[in-house]
Amino acid sequence: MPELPEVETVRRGLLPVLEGAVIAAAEVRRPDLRWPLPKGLAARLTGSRVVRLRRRSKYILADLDPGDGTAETLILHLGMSGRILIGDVRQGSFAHVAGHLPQHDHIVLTTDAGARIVFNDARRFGMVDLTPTATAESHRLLAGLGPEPLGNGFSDTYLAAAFRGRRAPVKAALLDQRLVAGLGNIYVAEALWRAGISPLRQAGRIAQARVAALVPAIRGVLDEAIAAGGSSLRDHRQATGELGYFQHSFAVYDREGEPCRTDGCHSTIRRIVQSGRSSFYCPHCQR
DNA sequence: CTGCACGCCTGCCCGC
DNA sequence: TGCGGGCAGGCGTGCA
Repeated sequence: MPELPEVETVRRGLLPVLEGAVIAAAEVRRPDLRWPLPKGLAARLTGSRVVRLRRRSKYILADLDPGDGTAETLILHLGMSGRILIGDVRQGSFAHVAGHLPQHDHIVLTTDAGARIVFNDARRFGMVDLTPTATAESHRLLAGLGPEPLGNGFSDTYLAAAFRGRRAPVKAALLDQRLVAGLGNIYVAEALWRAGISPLRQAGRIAQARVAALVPAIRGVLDEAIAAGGSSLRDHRQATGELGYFQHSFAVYDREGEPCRTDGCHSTIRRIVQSGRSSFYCPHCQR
């Protein structure tokens, strides 16, 4: 479920049950996801208080106080299929959640208040690590990330400089997390449609004014998606079990052959493959 | 340095 | 109904 808006939605869903709570029990059911899990993860989580839940790009960061004077941060990435579900110790399972496969519940936390938090990830592209809080930002997974698209470090001057000299298609440039952090296949497609830029255009060859238009296009689509609780594809759910509904607002993503939503445009949305991934765009509105 | 193909996994949907 | 192929919201690695 994982681009920036979905991860932010998960973070917000977790806030009331996890921030300030103590992890009373932690169960780690397999030794690895994408990589081996940190040694003794369950033991290191158990008894820790979650002092703050943050997000950086598509990563959720849980700052932990183990109570021994140290400060650790749990780093979590949902990969392609990772989901976090919140339940209650008094209810046994998530059988009511559509598409939930309990054999992929890899990490189960129970808080002192009786909340049950499950990390479920069928494809296991997710990543989990534990690192000292003081140096969390320079963890190898986070060190190279570009600015947050909703933050102050992201501007038209920044983006123009980042694009300069780049011959890759703008689609690929925006997916490069070192350039700007948190965009994925859906929101790049949507932002490019809003800005009227073809995904095929070379990043370094976009006129300054059009690069400038891309910044509010990116911010706008991310803000709206967060407000909608993210996008729910293939029955995926938010942590609260509710469905996000931004998928109903897609202008181009997964709309191959359907009419462009620009007033007066009678073109149909086209699907192409760029560096192995689908791109959707309107060949009339996007140049 | 840049750009791109590939591999990592499982589930689901479609066409035959 | 069963089966194979293609597809999926990501990212690190390794190659040219």
